Amino acid sequence: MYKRKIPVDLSCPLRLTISLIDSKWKSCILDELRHTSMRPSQLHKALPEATPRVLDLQLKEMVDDGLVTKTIYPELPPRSEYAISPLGMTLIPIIDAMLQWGEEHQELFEKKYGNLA
Amino acid sequence: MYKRKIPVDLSCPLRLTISLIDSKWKSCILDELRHTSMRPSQLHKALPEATPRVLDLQLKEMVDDGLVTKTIYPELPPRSEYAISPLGMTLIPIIDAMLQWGEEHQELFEKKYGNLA
DNA sequence: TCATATACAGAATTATTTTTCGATATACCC
DNA sequence: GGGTATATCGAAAAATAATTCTGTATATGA
Repeated sequence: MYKRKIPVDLSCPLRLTISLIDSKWKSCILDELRHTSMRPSQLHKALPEATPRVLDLQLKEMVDDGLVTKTIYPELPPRSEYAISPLGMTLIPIIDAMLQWGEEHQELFEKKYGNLA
Repeated sequence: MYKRKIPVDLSCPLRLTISLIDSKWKSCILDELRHTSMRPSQLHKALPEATPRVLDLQLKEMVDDGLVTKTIYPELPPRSEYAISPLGMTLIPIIDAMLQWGEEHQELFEKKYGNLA
């Protein structure tokens, strides 16, 4: 995990929650892992726009934060699996709410900002 | 406003929602404005750790995104007020869920990472 | 032997966000 | 006049996040 020079204010509940999921990929990772545990390569297939490197980095932070579990199988070629933890599970309702909000307002923002590509 | 080189993928509902609130202060701003509309100086008093500059920058983005409304009163000294918009209001359930989650797990993360200062 | 797949990680570079500093303009009060 | 408060903004610096590239190691299959 990146060692912050300006620490997160853990006494603000909102900032605490935000700090755990506010990255480009963490919420997507939680959304993927909620269905089933996955290997890094599978996760990359599910989220092809994320590079393996960034997935690796963010998964490590999520393991440190206790949101995700990592299991290493001592095989060759190496195999490991990431799974959502009970703590991570408690974030799923928030993920769902964001997912639903995004679906409901997608058109608005596509009209406003982007294309429908 | 910063002109992104890598645009947000609006077709991913999760990433869309995240992109609107994933900053150090936006969710806190929404939480403040839900109660009542506020002037910039009041907002700064409510969120003293945020500099006026960063509040200004983020409010502007939120106005652009349609989450917040700005009213300028042509007085001197100048007066302006920011209020949450109907669209912004639809995010409040998510803010609440994050707030509640943070409250419930604050102790855990304070033990894990920080002090109770 | 060579290409492929696997997981992981160091390092440099680029992208983005936040902070810090300072400036503008105006009215009020001492 | 000098201090305060108001809102806003430019520019640069610093902090943080994400990308890109490269390298390790090992097994399998052509």
